[in-house]
Parts: sequence; structure tokens; C-alpha cells
Amino acid sequence: MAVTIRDVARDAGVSASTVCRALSSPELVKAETRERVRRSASALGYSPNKAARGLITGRTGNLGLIVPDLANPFFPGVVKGIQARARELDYAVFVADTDEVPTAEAELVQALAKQVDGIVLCSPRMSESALRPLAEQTPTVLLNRRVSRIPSVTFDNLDGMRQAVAHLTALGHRRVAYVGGPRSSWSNRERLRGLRTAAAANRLELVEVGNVLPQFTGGIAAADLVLAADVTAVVAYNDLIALGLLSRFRARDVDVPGHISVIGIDDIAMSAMVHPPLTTVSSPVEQSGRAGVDLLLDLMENPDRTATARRELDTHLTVRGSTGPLHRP
Amino acid sequence: MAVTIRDVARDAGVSASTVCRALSSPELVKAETRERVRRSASALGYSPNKAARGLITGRTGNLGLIVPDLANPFFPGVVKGIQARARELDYAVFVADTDEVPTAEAELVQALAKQVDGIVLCSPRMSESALRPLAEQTPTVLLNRRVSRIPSVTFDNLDGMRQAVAHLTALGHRRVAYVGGPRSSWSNRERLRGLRTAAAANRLELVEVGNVLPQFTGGIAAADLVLAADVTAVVAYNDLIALGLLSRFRARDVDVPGHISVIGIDDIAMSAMVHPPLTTVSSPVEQSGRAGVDLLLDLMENPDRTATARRELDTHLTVRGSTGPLHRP
DNA sequence: CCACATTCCGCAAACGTTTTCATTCTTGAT
DNA sequence: ATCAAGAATGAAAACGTTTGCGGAATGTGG
Repeated sequence: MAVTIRDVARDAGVSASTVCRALSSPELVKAETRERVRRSASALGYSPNKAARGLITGRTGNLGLIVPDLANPFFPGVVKGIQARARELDYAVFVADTDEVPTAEAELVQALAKQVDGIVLCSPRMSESALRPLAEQTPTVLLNRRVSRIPSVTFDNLDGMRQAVAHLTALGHRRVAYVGGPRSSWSNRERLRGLRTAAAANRLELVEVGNVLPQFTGGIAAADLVLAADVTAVVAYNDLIALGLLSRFRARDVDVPGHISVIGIDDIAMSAMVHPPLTTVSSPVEQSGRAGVDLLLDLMENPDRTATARRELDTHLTVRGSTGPLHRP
Repeated sequence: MAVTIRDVARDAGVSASTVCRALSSPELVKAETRERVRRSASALGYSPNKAARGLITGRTGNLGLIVPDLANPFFPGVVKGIQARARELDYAVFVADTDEVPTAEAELVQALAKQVDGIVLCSPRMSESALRPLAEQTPTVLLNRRVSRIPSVTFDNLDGMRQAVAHLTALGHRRVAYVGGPRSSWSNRERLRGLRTAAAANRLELVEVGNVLPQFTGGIAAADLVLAADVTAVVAYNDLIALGLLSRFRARDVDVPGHISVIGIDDIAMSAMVHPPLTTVSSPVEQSGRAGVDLLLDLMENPDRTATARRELDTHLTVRGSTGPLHRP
């Protein structure tokens, strides 16, 4: 039915081997025949059968991507970045969503592993001990998390937190709350760490307010705790939580930023659309996806130099309307 | 390296053919040997090589999904639905994003076609004449659009609009604006049609306000036109546009719903998170994804009965804070 | 005990490509 | 003219599975 390499071979008057070489190792065949083969191939509309190629080379030409929750607006950005870069390099991408269930992750990786040449894992919650065997079995790059001997691309959370604290300090705030995300999340620990050192450096009081789901409802739940903590500003683990805070503050008639300033993290699209628009620590999500693919392909070619493969991307504070100067009571 | 069907055959003391049959056509082999084979298979951790199978069967076990923009919160829902259903049926899903560029759609379909057994095409802007040859070439199911002789799953836009108009009428509104989405979009035409008939039935004046991008910025742009149109309520092509309207209204100090009522369509998560929360026509997005997969598999098995394969899902109005009774000036 | 249908299973071909190995052809040095 | 080295190509094996065909074993009715 479809046109095979033999059809091209016949048309070009050469053997199948030569067609194959002309198309995938051009330097091995004389320029003249190479051209003839190429013309025949495109004339017949030949495109190599992936299954046959995969059978013999053992590679699929596919990449896997695992994210905790596509509905979290943070992830479509990285999906887009990964898609775009993968397409440029002639890879197709399987996307899987774990619905924030950490146990589903390992299962999915297992299932995907056989169908892909490598995996980009956006999986902050799985334990390191579960992670490492998976990474040894299939080339794996971690996003948003660092684990020894596994390549990763992360954001510079520490510097992001430093910028946030500097901003709040400049506005006169002296006592600030942090609404934590999932306790088991690597980036949550990292952000907290960054906040602590920055707070110490600026002689700022840091109040840690529980750990909530990294979602809008988590912010709703935390809002009252924040108000009870008697702070003048609050940093949230991510924008969704920050938006929840904003919503609940409004419901309780707490003025932002008049009475309390709010800072989120991630800079999801939504954050610029609400009122007041959210001040937030922006991360180059799309770029992180692209970087992830590059690291992964690099890893697939040189399976050894894993430890060195690590990229940390810069973050920057985007100041909008949810932060303002401290009004002394 | 990996364990093959022959290893299992040797372990179970049968031929490769029998192993194959025991696993994929159980009724063809005696219960006793079937069990023996199965035990050997799972003991050795055998899993069939997809490439080899694909080479001989001509099928990949993969589905393709094409969406216009993953960043539009409407789509992650359908992606999730499709993923979930596909996984249940042992299919993996390639996801591709066209970035709202209609010409990219055809290209992507072509590229995907060879790697998948079927395609779910979401909200295509592509012309019917471009669509049909693609659908003939690869099993294709349309989401959010109906084209003759191509299976599709759609939402009952007409009834959704009827409900919206009934709601506004009950609140006393007599003159309503519609902010249209892309002119080439099937659902935009459908919604407009539903609105027109419902408006006529309720003796309501309908003012059509341009066509904008189905995004937040589109709503921003349309807001001033809406105000100039001297209406007391507005229906937007989708929630993102409605949120843009809300944002611009606030900026111009126009009270919602006091001065004007706003209705969106889709019920994306964000719509419940803003202030005032958005009244909107909810669609069962996740269910639409699942239905799409079911239709697609059905189509793959019976490539003929395309015309009958068509599902229309119910919508319902979710009333929140952005609509209210008409205050006579 | 035979004829025959039925069930179960093994053999071998086939899928379309890549790759090893051998062969032929070209080239340049002796 | 001869030979070696290297370039260019073809033949054939290999990848792991599915499946048509036929043979063996088993069961059934006469």
C-alpha cells in the first residue's frame, strides 16, 4: 500500500541499501546517485516506516513528558516549549498527566519507558529512592527538581526569593508570611530556604503558614491563617495559591495592597488578569521545556555524563498591583 | 537485551506462535498452556515490542490530538479526558499545539498521520475542503465542530444559548450584546445562531459586536465597544473574552452586574476565581474528550459508518455573580 | 475400528528498515 | 602494467512480532 524503500530503489535503479544510505548517511554515497535517489524518493512521496526503523535501531523517535496536572496553568507553558523543541528535532511527544497522584507517576514512567527514547519528568513529589531506578532505566531529565546524578533544569528559586524579599523590604515591610506548598515538593523546600536566608539577611521576620495544595482552594484556606499571623505581606508557593489569597481577602474586605501585600510565584497568564494584578516571580517556563529537551537528547547521546548536565534558569520579579508600601497603622 | 517472545516460549516449553496467541487471542489456545505461558511471561517480565507488532499489523497503538492552544484553559480539560480514556484502552496519546495558526493544523495532521491510528482534531479553523481529504486519509474525529460525513462530538450550543437568553430575559434585560470569536470558527457561528433564535423567541434585541481573538486581550478590546452599544447585558464567545470584559469594565469603573451583566461560555476554572465570579455556560469538557476517543475507536473498527457517529453533549448555565436584575436608570 | 470434524499447536513467511560483509570499481603510486 | 587502498554499491541477515498453513492430537458418530 504505502511506498517502501524498495519502490524508491527500483525507481532510482539502485539497491535498497543505497537508498537507505542516501537518505540517512549521505556522505556514504556518491553525490550523483544521492541526488537521483532523493528525487525518486520525493517524487514517490516516500517516508520511512518508523516501526521498521525502530525495530532494527531500537529507538522510537518519541519523547515522553509527565506532568502533575495539566490544568495548572504553569504546565501548558512547559508542554509548549517541549513540543516546539522536540518538533524541531523530529521527535514526537507523548504527554501524560498524573492528576497530582505521586504513585501514578512511577507507573506512568514504566508504561511510557518502552515507547520512548527518553523522558522529561515534571514530578516534584516522588521520592528520590523511587526516582533513581527509573532514571537509570530510561534517559530521564527532571524539571523543577534537583536530584544527585540525574540531569535537571530548574529555576533559580533562591535568587527569585531574594528579589521578592528585597522588593518587600524596600517597601518597608518587616514581617512577612510564607504560604507553603506540598511539604514533599522540592521547589517548596527550595523556596522556603531562599526566603529564610533572604529574610535573615534583611532582618525580616518570616512566618511560615502551613502547607496547602498548590491550587486556588489552597489559597482560600490559607488566607485566614495569614490574616491571623499579623503580617503586612505574604509570599505564596505559587500564583494559584496567591490568587486564592486575593479572592478570600476581598471576601473579607481586606484591601490589597493597602492592608497587605501579596506576591506569587510562576507568573501564570491569569495573574495579570485579576484585580489587583499579581506581583509575582516570573520563570521562563517555555524556555525550561526547550532546555529539558536539549538536555535529554544530550543525555541520550552520552549516557555517562549525567552529573554535569544541569541547567538553572534565571527568574525575575514582575511587579504589579498586589504589592505596595507599608502604611503604618 | 530485553526479553522477547522466544524467551517466554522457551521458558514455557512452547513455540513463539503459541505465546503470541496465548497473549493476544486467548481463545485459540488450551486453558492449561495459556496459563503456563502467562505465568512464564509475567515471571520474565515480558512485554511485546511495539515496533515489531506495528510493523506487521500496520497499527501503532497511538492516537493523535491536535488543539489550537494549550494555554487556553478550556483545552487541558479535553486533553485530560482523552488521556484518561485512551489509557484505559491501552493507547498512548501524542499531543500537538497549533498556536492558533490554522495553516499549522493541516501540516501537523499530515505529520502525525503516519505515527498514529487515528486523530482527534479539536476546534479546527481549517476549511471543510481542507478537512475532508485529511479525514479520508486517517480516521479522524472532530471536537467542537460538525462537518458532514466526519464523526464529531459537540456541545449543544443552541440549548446553551437558549438557557443564557432565558436567564437574561428573566432578569429583565431587553437589549443584549454578543462579542464574537473568530469568524471562521464553527462554534462561533453556532453560538451566534443559537443566540439569534433565542433572542427572537424572547423579543430581545441582539447587538453583534465584532469578532475578536478568543483570549483575554480580545475581551479587553471589545469592552469599550460593548459599552458604546448601550446594552444592559453581554454574552461573550468564551470565558477568556468575558474575563477581559470584566477586567476592562472594572478599569472604567463600570459595575458588574449593577450596570451591565456578563455571561461567558465554557466554564473554565478561572471563571469561578475572579470577582465577580462569572456566570457562564458550562460544557462537560472532560467527557467530550472521552467521547471523542470512543468515537474514534469505533470509527477505526468500522471505517464505513462515519455519518452516524456523532455525539452532542448537554450544556448548562452556571449562574454566578456577574449577572443580575436590570436596574432601570 | 474407521471416517471425519475439531481443537491445538509448530513452522515459516512476512512486515520495512538498517547494517555487516563482500564485491566491484576507481584512483594513484610503484 | 601491477598492485594496494579506498570509495561505492549490492546481497543478505537481522530486528520481534503476527498469521496462514498444515500436521498432530483429540473427540464424535457410525
